[in-house]
Amino acid sequence: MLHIHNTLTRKKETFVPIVPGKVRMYVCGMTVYDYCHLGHARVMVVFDVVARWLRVSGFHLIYVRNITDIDDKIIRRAGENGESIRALTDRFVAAMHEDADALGVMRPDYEPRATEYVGQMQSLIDRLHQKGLAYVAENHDVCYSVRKFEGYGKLSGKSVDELRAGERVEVAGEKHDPLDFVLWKHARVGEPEEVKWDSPWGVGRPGWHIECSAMSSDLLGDHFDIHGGGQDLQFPHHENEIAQSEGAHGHTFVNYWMHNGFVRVDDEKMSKSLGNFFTIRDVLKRYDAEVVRFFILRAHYRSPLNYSDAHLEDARQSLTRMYTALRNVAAEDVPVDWSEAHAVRFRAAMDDDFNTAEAVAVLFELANEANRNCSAAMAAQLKGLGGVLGLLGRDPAAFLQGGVGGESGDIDAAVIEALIEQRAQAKRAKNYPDADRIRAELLAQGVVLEDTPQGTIWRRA
RNA sequence: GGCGCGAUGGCAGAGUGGUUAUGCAGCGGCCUGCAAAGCCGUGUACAUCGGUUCGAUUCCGGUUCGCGCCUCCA
Repeated sequence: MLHIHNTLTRKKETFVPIVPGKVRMYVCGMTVYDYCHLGHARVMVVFDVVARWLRVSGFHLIYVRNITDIDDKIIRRAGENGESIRALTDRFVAAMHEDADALGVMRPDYEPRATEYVGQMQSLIDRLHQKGLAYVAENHDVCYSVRKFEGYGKLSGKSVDELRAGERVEVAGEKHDPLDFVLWKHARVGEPEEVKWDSPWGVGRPGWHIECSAMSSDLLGDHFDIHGGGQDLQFPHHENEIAQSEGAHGHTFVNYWMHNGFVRVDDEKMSKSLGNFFTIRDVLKRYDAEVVRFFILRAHYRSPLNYSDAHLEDARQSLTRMYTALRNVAAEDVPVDWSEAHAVRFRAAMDDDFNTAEAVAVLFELANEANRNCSAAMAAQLKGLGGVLGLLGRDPAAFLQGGVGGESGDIDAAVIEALIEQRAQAKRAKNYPDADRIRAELLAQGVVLEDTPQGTIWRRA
């Protein structure tokens, strides 16, 4: 029985889908004006695993992850670059896909782009307007009247009055209340034609929050099961989505809200504004993508995750242990045996709010079992369960000998093989000083040799 | 200021009212020409002060420290 920590109640709840056997999930994706950083990697990987687990658990899942391709920063960046919005966003959508693919993130079923849903957004805004929840401000922006929506703040645990008390942002005077947010932004002077749409309230473009309400209801309906995203979206973005969707439709929007923790650097949130972010592609120059994925998955999704070279290195060593087990013991080519003890524990861990840290621990125990008894069955379980997390899918030798970054990655495999042969000759001649010298030379270049009954094998340190 | 989260062994990181997390690193042993890999063994870890309890790292309260949201942000 799957349990999910629901941000709405701050408790773990038994997961019961609205329609038996079916799950509809929406995750807030990227605003595409720059390369994705590790924080984005975490959202993609975490919800990729959520999606995989739901499917493994037998649910028919529809997974939507949106793309925000219209927003202030996009407009500004396109202007700076002297390129069109579309050219800019297309470029970064492609880059995002490259990064996601590298990390083993499966494509969601739908990746709607905001600009393709402006019509639906307008209908929704119109509906809110009709219901008296939205108003046209002096400056012709259409705003949501937060105080008219009962229950505003239920997701973030804030009350409207507390928010007001803590108000420390100067607000455009056009809003009736500082908390109100923009649904439709009238066109500003100097904005390119590309960001202008006709609407009943004049030429303009949608506010940020409305896109998710519009796209989710269009693709998943007015009421669906899971809505996810990074912790920083809890307020105001998701709070506003609730106000929009429940305000417009008059019933519950989402049953389970999930928020993943931040990636940190030196115990501070990694973010664009702090400038302390590492892009996925930069990290992938130095670390294998699977190591990065493993690094993300070895912690629980709601915990903070500290990024550092030392931690990535630690993750690399750990993953090496599992691949070494799979190299030592060839896995049987069979599907996961879910009745086997480790698989039972793996399932229990994953059913407990996607506890991948615990699930990974089970993987290590399987590695130990496989090694100890030279058990092809245990190796198969290891490979199979690893696969559920999107790990351990490669040929072990490819992982162990793959030279991603590192100080050493350059020495050619053919050169290594040649030196190994030289050393083998020295060994046959009992010329151990020479054999050891060759081994030391290779080690200095980051190559570790292992003598086995079947001959000498190598891996990158 | 308001609201919320957290504090676990050298590092990372789960979890539990009383019994081994797990991984990396370290140490000892087996194996090995020597290594490596693997296996076996090994560490009086649960911020602090009180309370509840037969018993608390685990529950409750205070304190300290850290972090996050309240503004664009995954």
